[in-house]
This record gives sequence, structure tokens and C-alpha cells, in this order.
Amino acid sequence: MGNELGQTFCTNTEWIGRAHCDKCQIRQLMLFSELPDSAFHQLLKPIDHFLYPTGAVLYESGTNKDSIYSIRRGMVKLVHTARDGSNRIVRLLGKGTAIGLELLDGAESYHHTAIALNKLDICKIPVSTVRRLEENHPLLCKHVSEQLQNQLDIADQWIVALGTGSARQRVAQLLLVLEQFFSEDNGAFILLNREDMAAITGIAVETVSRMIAEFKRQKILYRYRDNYYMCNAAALQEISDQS
Amino acid sequence: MGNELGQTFCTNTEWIGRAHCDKCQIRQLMLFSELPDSAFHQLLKPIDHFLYPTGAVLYESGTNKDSIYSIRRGMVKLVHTARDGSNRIVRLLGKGTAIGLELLDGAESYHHTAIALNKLDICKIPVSTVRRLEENHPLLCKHVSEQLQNQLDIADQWIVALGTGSARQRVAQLLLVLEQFFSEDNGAFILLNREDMAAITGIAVETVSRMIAEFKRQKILYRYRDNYYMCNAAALQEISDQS
DNA sequence: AGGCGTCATTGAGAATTATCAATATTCAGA
DNA sequence: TCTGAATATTGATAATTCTCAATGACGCCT
Repeated sequence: MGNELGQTFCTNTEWIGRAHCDKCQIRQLMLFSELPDSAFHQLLKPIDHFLYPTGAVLYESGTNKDSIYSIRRGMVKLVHTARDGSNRIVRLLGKGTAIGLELLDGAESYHHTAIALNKLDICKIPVSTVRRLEENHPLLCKHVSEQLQNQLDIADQWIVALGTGSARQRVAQLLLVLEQFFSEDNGAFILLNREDMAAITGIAVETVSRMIAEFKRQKILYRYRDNYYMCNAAALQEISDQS
Repeated sequence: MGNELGQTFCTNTEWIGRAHCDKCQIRQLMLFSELPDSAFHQLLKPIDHFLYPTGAVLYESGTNKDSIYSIRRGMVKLVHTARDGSNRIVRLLGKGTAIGLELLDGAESYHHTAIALNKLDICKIPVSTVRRLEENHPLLCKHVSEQLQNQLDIADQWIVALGTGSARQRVAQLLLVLEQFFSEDNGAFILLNREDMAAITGIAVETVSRMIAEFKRQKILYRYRDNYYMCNAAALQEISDQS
């Protein structure tokens, strides 16, 4: 199981400025979709807009901040760290997902550590702002529920697809997840490092490496450019289906 | 991995009658806590109250019913069935939990199969009723979010505790979960059959049996009466902690 | 009480995976 | 381009787990 979180100090986290939700191009994907522009005119606390570099820690499990985040672009891993220091990746989340929602439900601190897996474009929303908006716009509460239901579905898929079967099947499933949810238009996706893959599938780093190397040899997985890879989804599905 | 769902036809499902939420003794635990009694006076569709026997199927994955359920007493397993017919238990849920909530979020059918693990006392609530109540009582929407957040936390725990580590550690963790969430006042809990434990931990039935037998020999797990068992939680924690 | 069916336990060998160690490869920075 | 550090791959062996098979235990029914 992985031991390093791969985190960096956010020396070059970049503050983009105050978010302008009323002018947000991708609001239909986000937590605030369908709310009227007027909702955002008199917020007491600002919604900030950031770029985080790869490896940046958005928040740490058990710490007490007062903001949730809404991902505009990029990929976040939610990590659970065990008492012995090993960690397990509980979810991968991408564009349109809100994280840290446990704070809305009265949690006194975050339930996971959230780390950027690539360059991250993200809005930071104070809990008090969400609460105020919820009062005037019951629809927002529905959106929060939708977000939670969505993450619950992802967690269930994690349990079913990545927690069952042989190492080969799990790695195949992981690649299918990456292609399905985190690929560019052309189907290419960033291949995670072996340690993260191990922390997702619950198998040893070396075993993951063997499987990936095998898939590469079989041309089921091949490099597109840089660290972007493409895969033969049908072949991977076949592998994960065989009993 | 398990292959039989252990389901029975509900030959003796017992209809207890119309639920009287305004007089419900355990409403403070349930979805409808804090709603005024008056909310329930003019419901168009009834909320029914049932007893299901062990093994009864509340609903099946992919089917399209129009009700959610709120567990008053007893234990439910949510099962995901793979294409090859094997199944994996995704969650165990008990008193105070609402299931089938995916229907509220626009899902066209249930995401799992729900099966009673023991005698179940449960209320069946039409989706249309929930929606109507939500309109007049925004608080209900918060309760739905709470339920979802709660199940998300359980799912995460499942991933971390039951999907990681050796077979011995996983079975130890499972017993700890049973004791923590499903025990009587005295700490005794119903021991699941080996097949269900295998479907929860993702290990073979025989391996589960070996671990359970080993714990019994070590007196870490011992029979209280019937199928109720008690465990030495400290010892189990120790086992699941050792690297 | 006896018989039967179901489920749990145990054994033995095969298969898979973890672990430790050695090489390769990649990437960033000088 | 070279160098060093980090990451990935591969090999060999040990440990774990799966699989198939046999046996044991228990409850249910007559």
C-alpha cells in the first residue's frame, strides 16, 4: 500500500481572483446551476478562484477549514490515511464535482485529504455562503443531494469494480475508469503513477507495474504523448469480465 | 465470490398498516425527524408499514418501483450483481437509514438489490410523497442530504477497511463493523453467513471460514446464544492494525 | 430418534500476489 | 548533453489465497 501522499507545498498556488458565478461559462455543470444570477450579487464572503499545481493539497483530513470546493478543471484524489501511515485513495473526482461537502452536513472537519493530480482550476466557496444561498434557493439543496448521490454511485463502483477480482482485473477496471471519466475528447488520459494505482486498487506497487507493463506489451495500453495514454477499452472490458 | 443472493419469495411479508408518522416513536431517528405533525395530515398516497422476513427482497436492481424505504428495525444488505452473476455486498444498513434514495435524484431504477438480513420493520414511502413534503418543508431536503452523506461515509469506510489488507484483517474489520453498528445493547450481534461475509470482503468463502474458525478458537469471537456472537474488539483491532 | 439438506470447517495442491533486490528508464536541472 | 534522483520494470522466492474435495455440525422434518 502506498506510503507517500505525493503532496507538495503550494508554493505556486495561483489566486485567479474573485469568481464571477453569474458569468461562469460552465455553471450548468456546477453546484450553482439553475440559480438566478441575482443570487450572487450580495454575497458577504467572496468565492475565490484558484489554480493549484500538481500535487497541491487542497485540504487535509481532520483539519478544520470552512470552505467547500467546486472543480472546474483537473483531477483530485481523496485520500484516507490509516493509523500506520499507509494511505488508500477513496475516490478520483473531476470537472463539475464539489468536494468537502461533509462540512455542510455538520462535520467538524474534512473526512479525507484532497490532493490535485494535475493542474487544477477550482472555486473555493465558504460554507456560510452555501448556507445563505440555500436559505433563499431550495434548489441548491437539491444540487447538493445530486452531488452526494453521484459520489455515492462512484464509491459503489469503486467497491464493486476496484475491490473485486484479480490484480489484472482491477487494473483493467481502473484504466476503464480513467478513460471513461478523465479522458480528453480524443480518449487520451493521464496515466497515474504506480503508487497511486496501488493505493486505488489495494494491490502492491510492483504487481500494478507488472499488469501495466503487460498491457503495454499487448498494445492494449499505449502512449499518446507525454504522460497521456490511450487504451483498447473492449480488450480491457474482456479482461475484467473473464471469471 | 458469492453467487446466491439468498433471497426468498415474500410469502409472509406482513402489512402492518398505514404508518402514522405523527405518532411514530422513533421519528427522531428517521428521515422525517423535525417535520411538524401537520405535514402528514393530508398525504395523497399512504405510507405503508411492513414486516419482512429474513431473506425478503425489498427491491431489485434495475427494477422500477416508485418508493423509498426507511428502516425502523433490522438489517438490510445492498447487493450489486455483476454480469457474470456473482454478487458483491456494497453496504449493510440498519435502523434509521433510508434506502432507494437514488430515485429522488432522478434515477429511473434502483441501483442495487436490497435484501433483508433479518426480520425487518420498515416504512415504504412513495417518491411522490417525498417530493410533495419537500416542497413545503425544505428541511426534509437537508435530511435527505444527511442520509446520503452518511451512506457515503459508510461506503468510504467499506473501501478503506474492507477492501484493504489481508483476509484476516478484513474479516476482523467486518466483525468490528457488525459489533459497532449492528449489535444489541449487550454488544451481541448476528453473525452473517460465510457467503455474505465473502461478498462483503471480496475474499473466498473458505478463506472467510478459516478466519472465523481461527477467531473462535482464539476466543476472540464466541457465541452468546443462537446465532448471536460477541467479540473481543480490542483483539480484533489489534489484528487489523498490524502491518 | 433418525434421515436429510444446508452450511461450516478442514485439507492439500495450484495459482496468485507480496516482498525484497536488482536493473532499467525517465525527467529535471546543471 | 550529462548526471543524479525518482520511478518503473523485472526477477526470484516466500507468503497468502483460491480451488476442489472431503468431512463435520446443525437444524428441520417426519
